[in-house]
Amino acid sequence: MISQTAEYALRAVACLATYPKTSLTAPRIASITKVPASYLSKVLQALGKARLVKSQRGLHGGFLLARPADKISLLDVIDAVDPIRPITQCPLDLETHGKNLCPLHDRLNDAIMLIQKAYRNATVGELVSQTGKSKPLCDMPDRKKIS
Amino acid sequence: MISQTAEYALRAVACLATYPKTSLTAPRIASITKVPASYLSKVLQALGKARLVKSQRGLHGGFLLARPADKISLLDVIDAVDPIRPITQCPLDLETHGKNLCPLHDRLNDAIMLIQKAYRNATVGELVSQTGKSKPLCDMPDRKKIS
DNA sequence: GGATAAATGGATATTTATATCTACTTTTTA
DNA sequence: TAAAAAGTAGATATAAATATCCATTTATCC
Repeated sequence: MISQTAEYALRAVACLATYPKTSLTAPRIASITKVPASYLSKVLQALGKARLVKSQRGLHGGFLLARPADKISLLDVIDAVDPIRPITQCPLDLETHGKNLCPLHDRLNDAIMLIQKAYRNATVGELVSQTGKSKPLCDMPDRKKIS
Repeated sequence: MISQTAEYALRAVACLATYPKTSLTAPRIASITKVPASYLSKVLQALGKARLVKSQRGLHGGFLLARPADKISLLDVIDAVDPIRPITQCPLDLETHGKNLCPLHDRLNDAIMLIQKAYRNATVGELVSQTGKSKPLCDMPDRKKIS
């Protein structure tokens, strides 16, 4: 339902949210989230351009969330790397129904908007806050072990 | 949100539903739905294996829906070519959380199930029945023009 | 039965997404 | 200010999805 790239982006952001205010290097994030390191750099750059993460070069540099985790929705992250776009016109682009979507694409678009809404209403903060019966987030090491 | 292949499959089925009981050849369906003809044959074969369409070889052969359009859900069609699968285990496959999904994949899975439900509750029949404000289905020719 | 029309199946080509590698620039700190 | 750590960017490789081609089989009509 989401691309591999989007999945990686979400893992990375979840990882950063787990260690807030802690600058993590790309290789560090890669090893924690089990994402190919060289690919992750690209993903992190995309997240940077979307202003979701801040990067710091040089010794002791790394990545940080650009704003609190509960102000970042899953949709923000997904859209940064692989946008979910509503269907705005029939892909068969026929003159006869101009701007209108045919019933088929209307339904498909409904589904897309449903998904958008679901991702928009879920924040990265929720993922790491572990309320109630939530399970451990992808086996990350404890904060104390990392810093 | 769905693959190109799934989109093609839906167009083909919608097309067949528009001309019920009429055997349409693959090239005919291709031209109506604007799907590459040689690719569509493969898609139609997949639909055949899933028992959604029946095929007839030879002169005056072609394809037909295997059952009434209102007994075919969009999910049936999508699953025939490109199944939507719930997440059953964390893709990082870590021992620590066994069968449990972490909060991230829990959310992603919620979205997948939401989509499944939406597609399961929409039938191909609905698409072509044009109730109320529905718009023309992808500019198909009138029935009288085709047979 | 022969000619024609149509689906089927296999091999192959093309495109896109995913992943890797390497050289380069920036920043920190000793 | 030099060395090391880290992000940046571009070129390239690999894998997967999409698309095409062609030979074969099946059915229908005359």
